[in-house]
Amino acid sequence: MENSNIISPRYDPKLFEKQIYEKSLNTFLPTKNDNSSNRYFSILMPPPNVTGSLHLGHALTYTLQDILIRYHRQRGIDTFWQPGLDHAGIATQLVVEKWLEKQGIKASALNYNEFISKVWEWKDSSATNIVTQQKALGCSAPWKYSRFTMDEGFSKSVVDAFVQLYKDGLIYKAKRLVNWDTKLETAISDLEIKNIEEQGTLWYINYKISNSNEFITVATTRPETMFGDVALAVNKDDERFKQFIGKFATIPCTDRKIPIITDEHADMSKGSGCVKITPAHDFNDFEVGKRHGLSTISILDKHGHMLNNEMVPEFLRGLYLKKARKILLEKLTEDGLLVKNDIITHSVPYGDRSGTVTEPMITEQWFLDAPALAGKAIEAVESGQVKFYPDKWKNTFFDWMRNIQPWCISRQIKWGHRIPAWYTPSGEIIVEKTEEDAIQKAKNLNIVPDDLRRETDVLDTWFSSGLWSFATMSEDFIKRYFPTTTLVTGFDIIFFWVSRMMMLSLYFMKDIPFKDVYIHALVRDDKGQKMSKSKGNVIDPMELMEEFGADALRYTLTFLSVPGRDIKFGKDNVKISRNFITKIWNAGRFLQTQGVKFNIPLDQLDFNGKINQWILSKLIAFKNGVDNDIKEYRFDYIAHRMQVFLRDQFCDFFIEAIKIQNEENTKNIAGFMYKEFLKISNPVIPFVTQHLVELLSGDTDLKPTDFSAILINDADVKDVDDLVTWIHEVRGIKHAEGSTSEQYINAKNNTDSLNQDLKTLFVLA
RNA sequence: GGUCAUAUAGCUCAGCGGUAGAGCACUACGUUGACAUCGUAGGGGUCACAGGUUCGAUCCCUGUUGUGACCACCA
Repeated sequence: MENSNIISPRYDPKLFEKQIYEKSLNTFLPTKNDNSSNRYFSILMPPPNVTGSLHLGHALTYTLQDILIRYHRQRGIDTFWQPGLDHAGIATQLVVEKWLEKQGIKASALNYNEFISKVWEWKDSSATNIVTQQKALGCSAPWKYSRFTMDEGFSKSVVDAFVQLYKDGLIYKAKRLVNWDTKLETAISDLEIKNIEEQGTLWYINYKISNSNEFITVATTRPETMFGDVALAVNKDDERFKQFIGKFATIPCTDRKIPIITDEHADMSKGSGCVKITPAHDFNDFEVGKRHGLSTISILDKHGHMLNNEMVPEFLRGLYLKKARKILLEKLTEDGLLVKNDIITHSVPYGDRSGTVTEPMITEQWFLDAPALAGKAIEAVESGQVKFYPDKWKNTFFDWMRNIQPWCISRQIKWGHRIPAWYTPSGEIIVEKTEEDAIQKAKNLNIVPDDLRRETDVLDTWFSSGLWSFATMSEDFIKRYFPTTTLVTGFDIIFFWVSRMMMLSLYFMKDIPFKDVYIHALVRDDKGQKMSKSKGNVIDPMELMEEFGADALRYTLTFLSVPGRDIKFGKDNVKISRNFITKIWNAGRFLQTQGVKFNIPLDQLDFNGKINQWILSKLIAFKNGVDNDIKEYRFDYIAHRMQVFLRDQFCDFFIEAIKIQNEENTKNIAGFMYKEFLKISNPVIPFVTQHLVELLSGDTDLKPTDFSAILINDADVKDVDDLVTWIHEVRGIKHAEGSTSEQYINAKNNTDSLNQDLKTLFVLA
């Protein structure tokens, strides 16, 4: 028992991190502070996808959030950190399909219910894994309030939100051109498209002018879509084509004739100057078609195969579009209609998740009228009600919000919230919260649910995430913690999540979802490359914590969190952090062996004396600095300050001074200083600091002492600062090449400028 | 094509209208009461380039170049 309070000779986080975490679990729960005002501090933890395990980016975001949470909780502020998980529709479905494949199960062989139960099975193990990792990192969240975007209550909120938006005319169903992923066979939103620059071919193809022997040359990168052409467009000022305007041209391999029209979309400098108009398979063409009242002709099915109908020549029917293209080009060459081809660089849209080229496709989808909701969100940022840190990100936000398009919220996948819509035999749509309501509304007609009409149909994951800011909380918590104080997230999520939460929160709650948005960096590898599994440069946070401890990882990420710059992360950084923590550890060990008391409060210590005034002033500066850094989200500064105070000021000077003075009051001041340092640093490195505070003093309260009433004698502080400078100068002479020992002794004896009280500290030079 | 960043020591990065800073790496010395996962000292920078504002610019302004990201384009 009596040995249990001795700090072990070696810093080994494995010996205490887990125990410290487990015994603190209760303190993570929100506690109403009786004497407090209405002050609270709340954060929505961005729910990680249940796709497996966490990476360093997660470690970063959770570390920063946990620092904020611990900092405020430590100060007695009513604190809430909403934990949870995201079902991540497409991403999870893909992961589960792969997982099943590994077990020799074909996802397509399972029926809907079988597949969904497999996903739940996966979700459960993934969730356990993720939460274990979050706990290892030290996330001090009240886990019993954890939510899942597909849990019963949340799902109900999603349905309610959908129904209300529908009834208010903000959600509608429409047949429109959307981005279609031919591999996943679902619509996806603009944001899920990644444009990749690559080399392609631009083919110049002759269309024959009707009742003439002339041809008009059309340039296209996608010849196979020509069967969906409804017109050819040229610029009205283009002399080359003037004689063709108003005439008709015949689509090669068919006898279908289409008009040659003029439209601003036709750019004289691009291609041949004449562009084919294919409204069913091109976004620009769709607009042209609308302007000219043209029809739309689809020629692809949902798998990306040429349709089996009379619009498509027989020899291409049913072929996958790339194969169809190849055969078509052969045929065109044969017919002498292929004029030439150019190799060009153009960007091609790829589905973010599937990695295949997406196709613009006309389908019936559900849309959310985002333009109608964007205005209030924009205002909230303009007025400063919602602030971005760093401020520059608001420009990114504005750019997107001011040009926002209707949001396609339906997906043709299995895993997700099913759309609460039913159809009467005549095709009338009924949107209600439950099937019973819908049946009642349909007045005994046989209704069909939305997802049976088209196998499956669910909501975009981000639609449910968009409700996260309020649908997660009970009414009581809404009163206490909404709007939340700070959202911590990455810039890549501003469009997906931040802006949508703002729109939906302002709509449903008539209030902003959060006041501050702190945008953190992207974690890259030590060469600045984005970490990815395919590059093999992924660093597993669990391995780092295993080797160096969670505190070292947290400290590293904090230190590297410079605003506006990506983090180049190398393992060495963690080692350096671990070394710093070892330094902290050893300082505590030394003080303990000196019989220093750690429990004497501020008012029972005698701070008279220059050195004591000096170290007290440095501690206060440290604490005030941290307070300010937290307000400004300068996590990097906090980490830096910790080093300056502990190493440069406390260890290098004050501890050395007590070795010389060896006086009890000063020693106990050292104990006080050290403990305060631990408490102030606790939000960043919670494990080691809490462990040491408990070991040295038995205290469980980590609230730093209030110094607001302390007055410091600035003259004393200056004297010691001068002494420190003098010591460095003298040491410099001692080590300087060519200097004699005589010079050194002279310099050392030249202490006239020093105050008498400090002369005992000469030896430090 | 548009927008936003960014350029400081060998590396990773702070910083400030008035002698240029840290960590790592490097060099020398050091195990004199915690700490070699350490200490002490040292070398090392025309603060990308060119103009402008200013008594004075690494810092503010303009331009150039390099780098990165985002948006648009996808004939």
